[in-house]
This record gives sequence, C-alpha cells and structure tokens, in this order.
Amino acid sequence: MIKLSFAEENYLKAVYHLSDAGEHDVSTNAIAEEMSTKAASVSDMLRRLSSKELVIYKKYQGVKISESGKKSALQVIRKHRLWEVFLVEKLKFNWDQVHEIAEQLEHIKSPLLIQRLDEFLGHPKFDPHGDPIPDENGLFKEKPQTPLSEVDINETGIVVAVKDANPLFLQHLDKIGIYLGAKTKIIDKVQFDGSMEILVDSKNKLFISKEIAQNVLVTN
Amino acid sequence: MIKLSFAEENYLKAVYHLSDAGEHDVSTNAIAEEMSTKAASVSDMLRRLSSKELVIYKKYQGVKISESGKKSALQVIRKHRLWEVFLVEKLKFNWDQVHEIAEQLEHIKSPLLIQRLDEFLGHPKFDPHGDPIPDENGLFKEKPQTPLSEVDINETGIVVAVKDANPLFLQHLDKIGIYLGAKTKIIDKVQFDGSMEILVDSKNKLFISKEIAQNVLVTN
DNA sequence: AAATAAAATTAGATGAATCTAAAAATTTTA
DNA sequence: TAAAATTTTTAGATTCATCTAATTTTATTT
Ligand SMILES: [Mn+2]
Ligand SMILES: [Mn+2]
Ligand SMILES: [Mn+2]
Ligand SMILES: [Mn+2]
Repeated sequence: MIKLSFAEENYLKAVYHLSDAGEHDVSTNAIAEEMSTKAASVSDMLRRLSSKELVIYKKYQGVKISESGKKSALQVIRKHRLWEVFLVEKLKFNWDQVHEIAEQLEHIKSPLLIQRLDEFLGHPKFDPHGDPIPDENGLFKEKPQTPLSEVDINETGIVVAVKDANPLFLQHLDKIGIYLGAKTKIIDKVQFDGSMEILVDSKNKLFISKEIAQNVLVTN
Repeated sequence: MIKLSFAEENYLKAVYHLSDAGEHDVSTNAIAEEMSTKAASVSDMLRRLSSKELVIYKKYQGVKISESGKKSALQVIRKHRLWEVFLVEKLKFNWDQVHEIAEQLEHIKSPLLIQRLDEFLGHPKFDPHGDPIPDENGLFKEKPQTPLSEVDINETGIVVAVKDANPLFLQHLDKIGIYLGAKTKIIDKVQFDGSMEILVDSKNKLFISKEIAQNVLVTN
C-alpha cells in the first residue's frame, strides 16, 4: 500500500462513503459538496487518483473506487474510528467532540501504532457513533439496523448507531436522553409530519421529529 | 497563537533546539543539516518565518527565535514529549521507537486534546528520554545533569536523561543495561580515548566508549 | 590586501493542492 | 429534437515547500 497524502486520503474516504462502500458511482459535485471544496478541485484530484489507480474515472461519467482504493480508504476509516474510541473511552471526550480531532489523527502513518492502539482499546468493534471498525484486512460486520422512523408502533428496539455525527445533532440526543444502548418503544406516530412519541428505557416519554427519527438507528 | 503548517513548526523546533532554547544565533547550514534539507530551502523558509515575526532574521547574519516563535516551538515540543510518554506508558513502545511517531503526532491541532492527554498521563514532567515537558505556558525545569564523561572516578549518579534519541544508541543502552533511573559509579577512566569503566546498579561492570559517556546524563 | 574558500541568498523550476472564470459535455425541459 | 439548464472539465493563477544552479556576501588564507 503506497503512501498517500492527507488530501488523497480524505478524497478516497469521501468517494468510499458517498458510493456506499463502492456500490455505485459518485458525481464530482457530490464530492465537492461533501468536502466543502470546488468541483474544479475535485476533477483535478480525480485525475490524480485515477493515474494511481485508486479510482476508476471516466471524464463526465462519475467515479468509482477501485479495489486498492477501497483498501486504503478502509484503513483510514479504521484509524479514524479507533482514535474516536480512544478519545471517548480514555480521554473522556463526548461523542460530539471526537470527529474533528479524528479527522487529523486518521492520517498518522504507523501500522504498529494502530496495532498497539487497537490492543490498548481491547479490539473494539464499533466506534462511539455505532459505526463498525474494519480490521487490519478491511473486514467488518454491521449490526442490523433500522431508523426509528421505520419502526412500527409498540415495537421495541435498542439504539445501536446514529446516521450522522453532526455535533449539534449529538448534543440534542444527549439533552433528550437518547444514547447508544438506550431501549426504545414506539408509542405513537404522527402521519402528518413524521414525528413520533417514544418511550426510552421504559421511563422517559419523548416527542421526536422526523429528522431525529430518521437518524437514530435501532435493532430489535 | 496563529496556526502554523507542519513545515513551519518543524523549522521553529529546529531553530529552538539548535540555538539552545534561544540563547544564540543559528546558521542556515546548521538548520539545513538538522532538517536534512538544502540551504536554499532554509533561506526561503526563514524569510517566511521572519515575515510572520516568528524569528529575527538578518540576511547573511544568522537567525534568532523570537518570543512568539519560542512560544510556538515550546507548544510543539510539549506535544511531542507528551505523545512520547503516551506511546511508552500506555502503548508499550520502547523508548527507541517513539520519536518518529511523535514527529507526526506533535502537529495535531487541538488544545483540548493535549490538555486531556496531559491529565490522562498524570501530568508527566519528563519524557521517556529524560527531557522536560513544558507546561501550557511553555514553562519547565530541567534536572541538573552532567554527562557521564565529566563525572570523576568513584563518584556515583543516577541516569536522568540521554542527550540523543537515536534509535541505535538507545538500543545499545538497552543491551548493556543502562536506563533512566540506573545508579552509576565511575570505576576507571581511560585518558587515551575517553572510554571508561562503570558500575551500574552496584552489580554490572561495563566498559563504555567516550561517545556513550558523553551522551548519558546523570545527577548526583 | 588580494585571492581563495565557504556560506548564504537569489533565480528559476517543479509538484501539490487549491481557486475563479471560461469552455465543453451531458441532462432536462419545453 | 432543439434550446436551456446543469454538470463537469480545462485554462490559467496562486501559495507552499522543495530542488539545482548561479550569484553574492562573508570569512579565511596566503
Ligand atoms: Mn481527515
Ligand atoms: Mn464516528
Ligand atoms: Mn514533526
Ligand atoms: Mn524525546
């Protein structure tokens, strides 16, 4: 695996995520949006990544991540999520504070460091947002998960992940008492606006908006 | 404190170290040597650092670090040394393995991260090589230290630091049984080549070269 | 004090990564 | 399907950090 620049790693991660792990093609504009940059910069970078065979790129036709690109992206994602676990478990950060710092730490190059960090953390399988941590070979398994918005009335579930790591969203979840591991039961759903009433841990009754319901993932 | 690039931080550190904490001026060639780069690149960077008032630079006259430059350099050094402690104390790295990785980690920008790391490590005052760790304000105190080469026959001491963090040197110290905290007593000194015979922890008799003796620092 | 050597700076290139503005290709709509 | 709108790429700059080669300044020798 060749040594990539921070920018190359960030682009690869964006292509990987936007393509749903390499399932479908990704547009230049989608990447520009995700990375808060300009389409022209994206075109330029795609040309470079393509010449290194990290992506499959045909001008005007969108881009796909290659096998070697996917491998690199997964290692960066592994590092990102392990560092997030470290920050929360060891340094007592809140889950809304870790993403930004992990964006930097994910680019540190030292396989031994990551191996030791993984051991130190006890080989965690999920990060503080419920996202799976790939192993050294890029392998991982997801928990089965459904957005609260799609759960039926009277059904129960356990919160296993959040779809978005936006700090404001996470802080809001903190405030209303939703966290990974919380037990949920759907009490009522409002067809009109997609909001719902739920019971958390058999004691807290909450009204949540459609936006919240769509971004909280549960298993049953 | 403005945000500096990795390169700027590395140059500032080099100027700080080569000038003995800002005591005297530093030559362009010395910096180039220290950083394994070319004098032309150094001149260029000094011009840029000077325009940001991080160094005091007069063409052909050498460079001095400014007060704000010193402040920045000390924060990078603080991060470097805290990360080294983390790697050794928590991730079980050997003291010869940590410098390279800390060279990367020292550039992570997050004051809160460093504050938390410092707490997590129990506010260490020295790094794995015996170097002092500056506090948030850049303040630190050195242990009084003398190179073994300057200790008189029959005098004892405790190893408190090493002058060089070169992995080969540190591995050699491991092999012969010299470590931070070891008790030393000078048995004999050879005028001819500066080598000496010492007793470590009252039981291991060692012959060490001048090079070793000059780079092992003790207190009495 | 010249001549020579050494050290340092400048000139001019290069490669990454970004940008704005203009041009080209593709998609949508009328 | 032709026109309009949108998306994407290219052209041309800019900034940072580096390099080699040439020039200039300073230091050391005869
Ligand atoms: Mn990143
Ligand atoms: Mn995460
Ligand atoms: Mn560094
Ligand atoms: Mn050190």
